[in-house]
Amino acid sequence: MLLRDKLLDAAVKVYGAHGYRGATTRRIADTAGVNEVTLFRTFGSKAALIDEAVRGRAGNGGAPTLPADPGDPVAELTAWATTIHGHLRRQRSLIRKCMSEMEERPKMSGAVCEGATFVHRELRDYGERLKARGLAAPDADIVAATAVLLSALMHDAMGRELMPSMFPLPAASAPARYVLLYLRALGAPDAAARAARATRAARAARGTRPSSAS
Amino acid sequence: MLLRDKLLDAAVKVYGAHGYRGATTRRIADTAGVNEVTLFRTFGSKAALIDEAVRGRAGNGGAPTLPADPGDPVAELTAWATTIHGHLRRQRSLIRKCMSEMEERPKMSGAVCEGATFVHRELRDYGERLKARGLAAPDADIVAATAVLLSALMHDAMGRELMPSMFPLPAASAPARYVLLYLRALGAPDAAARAARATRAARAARGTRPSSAS
DNA sequence: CCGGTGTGCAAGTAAATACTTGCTTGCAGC
DNA sequence: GCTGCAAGCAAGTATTTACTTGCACACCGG
Repeated sequence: MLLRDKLLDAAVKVYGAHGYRGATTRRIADTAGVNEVTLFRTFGSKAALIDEAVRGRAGNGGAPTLPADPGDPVAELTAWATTIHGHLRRQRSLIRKCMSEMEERPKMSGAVCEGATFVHRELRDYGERLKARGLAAPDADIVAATAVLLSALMHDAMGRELMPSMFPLPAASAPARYVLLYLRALGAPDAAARAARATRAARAARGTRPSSAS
Repeated sequence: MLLRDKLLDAAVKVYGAHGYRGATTRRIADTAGVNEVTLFRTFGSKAALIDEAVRGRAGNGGAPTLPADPGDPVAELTAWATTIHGHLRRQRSLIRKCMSEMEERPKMSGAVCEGATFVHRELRDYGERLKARGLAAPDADIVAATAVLLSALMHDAMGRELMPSMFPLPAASAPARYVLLYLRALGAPDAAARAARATRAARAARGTRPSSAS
């Protein structure tokens, strides 16, 4: 039965591109390469198909974990944040649609929500571990820092194409910079030195290729 | 001619609630309290009405400015961030729709975009002034910090209701905490002490009212 | 009183859309 | 070859939606 999967794939794709109302059964069937009638015979209704499709795909696609025993926070967090950011960027269109339609179709956004809260907990707990091990200042504001770093990753992934001037850093290196800022805000011992190095490197790169910002 | 304005008001309202496809001419006319035919006689088409409505209203509604001469960064930034955050929260539904429909209707999101880039420049320049006056570390990463603080405000305003567990801080005090984090990441001299005080206060409050988080 | 203007109301049109029905076709197992 | 099932195809139905038309009514300046 790979016909079901073809329809589910097409449904997320079309829903991500056009939203619920724009995802017509004809468009989904065409994208899947099957007859429109087959769609109704297999899933009963458009709502049932899209519901199952979004609920199934939006699940955390192998979300990475942070080590229980923080060794090198910069490296560990950078790798983690880059993965999360990549995942968000790949799903950006779908996530934007879910966020936009949460009032009319609350169930749909539930799946997106779940993954986000999981990731949030992961980062917050890691921050607490950093503090417990003296890798963050004893008065570090873990709660706010967690929200801020995740917001940066999320908003970068969602808004980068819409407001390019708000994201002058290239997509590949932005998560690393956000992580350094996060660690510096937490008062991590070596974060300041590393951040300074990154800033100098960026300035040097900008000097070589000077037409980036206004 | 206040009929035009009634229709424009109704159009942003309905568009913000239901998106472009969901904003039917009948719904807009009903909301405005005028006849549907009058809508077409006044604006010619649904597209023209919504276009003018969104372009007109989404403009920066009196965006606040940051002082050219930074005196008390914490107070100045907190007031500024709180205002921005309030504005974003009030417009959150409209902004979500614009972001969601940017691929299908790129013109529509242009207005949202303009305001955002203006705000971004405002904060970035203020950050540079802080650094120039020694109120931030000389190696502070202004570019990343600007993006991160704005992302926090934006994502908080957009996602707070969708993912409550990601935003344990109350909406009224969250911007202040983000600002402290921003200043601390920038290496502002007194930010650490103030942040520590805020953390202690929050912990005390949580102790009083212990059922907030899991 | 008259003509013009702006608005409402009733009705209608053409297209899109979700979903149904009836029939045909191809294919697997007996 | 026959049966049964899964899928395609053509056509149709009921509803929604953007937009139009024709007419009536009210109001306003002359």
